[in-house]
Formats: sequence, C-alpha cells, structure tokens
Amino acid sequence: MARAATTTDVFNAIAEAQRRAILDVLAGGERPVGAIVDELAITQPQVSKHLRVLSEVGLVQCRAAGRRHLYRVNPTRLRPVVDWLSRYEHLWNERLDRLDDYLGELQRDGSHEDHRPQGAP
Amino acid sequence: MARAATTTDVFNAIAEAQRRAILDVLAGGERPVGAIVDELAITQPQVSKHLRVLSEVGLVQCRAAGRRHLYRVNPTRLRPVVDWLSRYEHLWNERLDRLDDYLGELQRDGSHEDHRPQGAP
DNA sequence: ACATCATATGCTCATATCGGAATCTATCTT
DNA sequence: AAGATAGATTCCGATATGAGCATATGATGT
Repeated sequence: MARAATTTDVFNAIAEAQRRAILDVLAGGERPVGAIVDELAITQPQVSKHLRVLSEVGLVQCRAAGRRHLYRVNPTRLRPVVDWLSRYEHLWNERLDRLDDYLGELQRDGSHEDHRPQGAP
Repeated sequence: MARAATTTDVFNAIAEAQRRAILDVLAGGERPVGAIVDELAITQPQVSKHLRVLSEVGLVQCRAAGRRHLYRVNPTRLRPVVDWLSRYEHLWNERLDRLDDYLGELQRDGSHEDHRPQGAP
C-alpha cells in the first residue's frame, strides 16, 4: 500500500498546506473559485482539484450561482481533528488561557449568531 | 512535485492513522517500542519507521534505557494544529459545550471556581 | 447562434510514500 | 565469548500524489 488517499479522512485532506490556505480564505466567507485563485498564487485547475478533495471529505460545500460556483467552509467536519487533539490538550498547560478565550468570546457576542453572510466591502 | 514529505510538518506527520494510534498509545505514558508493537497490530519495523517520522517532527522524544528505547509524546508540537483549528472552532456552535468541558475540568482541579455560569447540564 | 467568462477534468510525469522481508547494531544474559 | 533480545535500517514494489498544460463543460450576454 502507498500513502492513504487524501480523501480518506479529514486528517489527510488538511495535510496539504495549500488546502489549508484555501480553507483559510473560505473562512472569510463564501467565495467563488476565482477569488481563491486571485488571493492565493495557485493556478485555477489546482484550486479546483483541491476544492474537489476538500469537497469529498465534506470540508467545503458548493452552491452554484449563475456561472460561478460559490464555495463555503463546513467547519463541523473538522470535528474528528478537534476530538483527537482534545486527548492531548490537557497534557500541556494552557487550559486556563483557552478558557479565558472562550469566556471572552461568550461575553462579547452573547447570542447564538451563526452564519454571517460575508460582509463583503 | 508529489505529495509533501511526511516529515514536512506536523500536519503531514499525523495524517497517517497508524501514527496517530502510536501517539495515542504513548499518551498513556512513556513506552518501549515493543509495547507499541504488542498493543497495536503493526510489525516492529513499521513502528520504528513511524516513530522516526514522529521523532523528526518533534512529536515524540526518545530515551535509551539499556537495550530499550523509551518513547514519550511531546504534545506541545501539536500546537500548530491547535492554532490552525482555533480559527474554525468559533464557526460552529459548540462553544458552550466545550466551555462546559473546560469548566468541568477546572472545577475538578479546584482553581478559578467562581466562573461557573448557572444551569449548564 | 456565437463569443466569452468561470470552472472542471483529463493527461503525463517525478516523487515520496507504506508495507514486507531481510539484515544490521547494540545491549543484556548466561 | 556466545547467544538472545530490542530496535533500527535497507532494499524492494505498488500506489496515489500534486503540478503543469491542454481541453472540456456550462452558463451569460449580445
């Protein structure tokens, strides 16, 4: 056997730095492919292929809008990674810092606001 | 270029399921190679090779004790992954659950006990 | 219908991989 | 010293990869 397929699981999908970069762009809101191509220095076919991988593991979702395909990140699929990491977080001592972050966030927005539809300037 | 080397960064190193399994074993404490071989169903050479990869990215450290090599996990090296994930955690609505986990942990340790919000089943 | 824009797919290539089997090195035991 | 034990390393083969480039698909506007 060679290395596991990138579409095997989320761990393999996010192993590639460019795929993480794409997700980072999409974390700013729904974007067409071209916007990713412009923002990162990757060719359009590469972006499309990476989006395909991300899509197959469910990390992004697509919506057709005219001749454009709008991609958005689906962060819930990162859960296996978060869960796995949670076994190790307690091994180093930053619970308090992280707790403080969460408390701060909680206090700041106070409500359950969820899908901010991209405040495009 | 082919896929990035597994030793490129932590993301690539933990992409392989067996390597994560090895780390999981080591999360239970320092272990010799043979203990990993016994606990997981992997051949000794494979375990050694995986340990080498994990070692090169700093996820494990080795200590020689006689003819045995005791490995232990170095969880601080998971930090890049945690940091990257933190950009996405706020995008899904589990702050409260996670907060509760942290609060629970905290209460068990005994420090900071007055941050507990009311209710929270 | 046609030209154009936005995206997806197909191909080829070089490369790093994981697994298996054999072997080497270092240390302990008798 | 000889043998046994614990790990590490090397060689091999099969495979999936990411990049580049050309091309196909599909929607828009005129």
